[in-house]
Amino acid sequence: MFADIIVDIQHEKLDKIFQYRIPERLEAELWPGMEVIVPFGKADRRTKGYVTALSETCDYDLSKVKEIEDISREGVAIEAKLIALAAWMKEHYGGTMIQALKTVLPIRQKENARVKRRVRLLLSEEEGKEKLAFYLEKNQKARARLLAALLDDPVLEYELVTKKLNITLNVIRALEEQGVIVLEEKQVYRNPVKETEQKRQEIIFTEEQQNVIGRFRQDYREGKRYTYLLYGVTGSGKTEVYMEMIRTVVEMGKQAIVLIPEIALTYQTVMRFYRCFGDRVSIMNSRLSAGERYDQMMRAKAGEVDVMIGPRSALFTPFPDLGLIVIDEEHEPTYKSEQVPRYHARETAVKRAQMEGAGVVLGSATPSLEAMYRAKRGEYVLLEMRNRSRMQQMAQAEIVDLRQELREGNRSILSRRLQELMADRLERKEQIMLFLNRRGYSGFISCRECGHVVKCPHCSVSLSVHRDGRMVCHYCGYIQPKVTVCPECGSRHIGEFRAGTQQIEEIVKEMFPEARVLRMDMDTTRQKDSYEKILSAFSNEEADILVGTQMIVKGHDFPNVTLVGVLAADMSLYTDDYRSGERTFQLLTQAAGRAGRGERPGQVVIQTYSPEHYAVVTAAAQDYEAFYEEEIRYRDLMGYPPVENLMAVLVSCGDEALLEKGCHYLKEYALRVARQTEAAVIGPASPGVDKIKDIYRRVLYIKAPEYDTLTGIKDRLEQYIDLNSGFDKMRIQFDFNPMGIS
DNA sequence: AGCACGCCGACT
DNA sequence: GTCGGCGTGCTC
Repeated sequence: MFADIIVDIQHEKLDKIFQYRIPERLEAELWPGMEVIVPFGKADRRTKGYVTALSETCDYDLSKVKEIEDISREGVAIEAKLIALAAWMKEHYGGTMIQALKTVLPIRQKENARVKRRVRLLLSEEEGKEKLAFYLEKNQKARARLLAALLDDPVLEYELVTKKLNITLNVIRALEEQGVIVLEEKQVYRNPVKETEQKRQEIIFTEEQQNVIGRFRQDYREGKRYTYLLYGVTGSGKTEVYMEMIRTVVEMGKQAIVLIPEIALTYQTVMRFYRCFGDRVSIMNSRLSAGERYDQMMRAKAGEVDVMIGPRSALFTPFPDLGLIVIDEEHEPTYKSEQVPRYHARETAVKRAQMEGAGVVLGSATPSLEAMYRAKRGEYVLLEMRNRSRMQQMAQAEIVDLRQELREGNRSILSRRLQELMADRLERKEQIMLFLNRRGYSGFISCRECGHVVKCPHCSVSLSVHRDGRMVCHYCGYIQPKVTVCPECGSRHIGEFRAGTQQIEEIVKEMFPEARVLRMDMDTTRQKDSYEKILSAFSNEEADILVGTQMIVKGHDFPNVTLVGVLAADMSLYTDDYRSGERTFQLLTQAAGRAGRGERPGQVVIQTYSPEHYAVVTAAAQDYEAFYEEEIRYRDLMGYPPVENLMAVLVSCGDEALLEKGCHYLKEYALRVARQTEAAVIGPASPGVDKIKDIYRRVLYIKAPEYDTLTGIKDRLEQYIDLNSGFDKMRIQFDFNPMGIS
């Protein structure tokens, strides 16, 4: 066995991969991400190195390959915990141990940039000139060159000296010994707190906040480590509560991880954490390079940080004594990884916390069905905050029936009620947000007259229209011809629903020519920072109306927004996915939460073809409980998560015929394995996108009441796939309780 | 980065 | 000759 290794020497010429032989005694315990000691260079100097990959073969001259000396024993205790977590993830979510380790252990990709170094002249001008004359006389060209440059400018960048002047380190050392120059290292690390100075204003907590914080503190100090579900309506002040909980843990000498959906990490939130924890907090975001991210992880490992804030991957911060994991906006689908291992950060956090004796806090205004289900069963402790912290009222929401609009002759995407309210707000110089729900849009068929949506008779999810015109179910593969008249009311006004933010922007501009309109969607935010720019422009009231997709409903507070229009609530209601009701409820609730965050009360208009659908009705009434009861009944009836468990087996292959055959055998085998269990095998079906770059895809679903039944079947299938070379040309992935069809 | 090697001018 | 200074090339 061989290992790819990055050596710990700061020089760009060495910033590449070196291969080493792995001695037999280390084979079993050496993994990517580990720190090792290797012999390096002519003198075989013992040098620190980092394993980036393992391989059977070696593509370097074998006679020159040296052997790894040992595993570096620093920080192995922290690593051992993460490796144990990786083993659990491999078992729980499928994939290989290497894949699991790569997600769990930070792997150094490049040598990290050293602090800026500079060369400073110590002599006066006369002394310098004298010395220069001496060097020239003695024909010491390099020294003369450096000194001449320093007489021009007494401080030079190290890079400039070595590259442009072609001076080697031993020349610099020689001059340093003679007392001519010094080589100084300057820390360029910037801490935003020092600039704004750390002033902690006393926060006055509401009674609800105090209760929640008090409960957590008492439990924690008594050594009880629970998973809490903090259900708090938008504006109830969850962030302050997190910060108090974290403070409790940090005061006990432990560390905390805060997971946030990337998009919700606003500048204000960051500053609140900095003000509270100073430079003991580290923030990871997608703008950080792999190297910078690695550096942050190492700071955490070295004990320089108490709080790590970041997206899903921050869950694996190598803290020496982890005390608490907070997951904000726990219901967000970004917490499910799209890569193998397809882990869910919520479940993995609970596991890590259990293994390391930490607590977990899950926060949301619209808890996921999974989290609430577990809370109701007593697995999680439910904490509630039902009121907005600054005494603002919840927004008034009303539902507009688009079928009625059509019947009364209004074919516009904007209902008469919404138009009327928009005119009113423009008059009063208040702001408006129009939200087009386009999430997971995939060509469902609905009737404009009665709102009926064509669904699969077996799976109770919407059928999708294929390019060939047929209607298919993405779960079980059921196919039927496309309907041209509504099977419910006989109307011919039945078809695919299509509308984009761009059209809406145009319609709005036409209808209100004097209004300033901003649009935010995939097109307008493709450029870097344009997302922030649009939001801050709207926040500065440079526009009256903001039109956008779901990205506008997250995070940001706009105090002057008093009207939110949801243009077609149905869009996410009938995606071909069992989570569509949940997703719709969450989006509508969040959209409603955007209205009336300031002094004035807010109003919400929800336009829909399905005004009686429980997700729409309960969202308008801001009644999570009612939604949950209805939704869990549906999940229970159909055997969907969280009541039962679902495993997707995603199979992809360039050869369609081979793929069909492979799926057939896989299903046969799965059926045989499942016979002794309570599991059911469904499919194979085509996932939403059934062909990507000429690779065909199919998916099998296996449903079972117990999760362990599914992991058992996965293990058997993995063995079967391993043993039969027929599967070699196919890629097979497992996805447990998937977020959608992908 | 750190080391060996080879080249060059200067000094014994 | 040979020594100090300098530039180049190599490291699994």
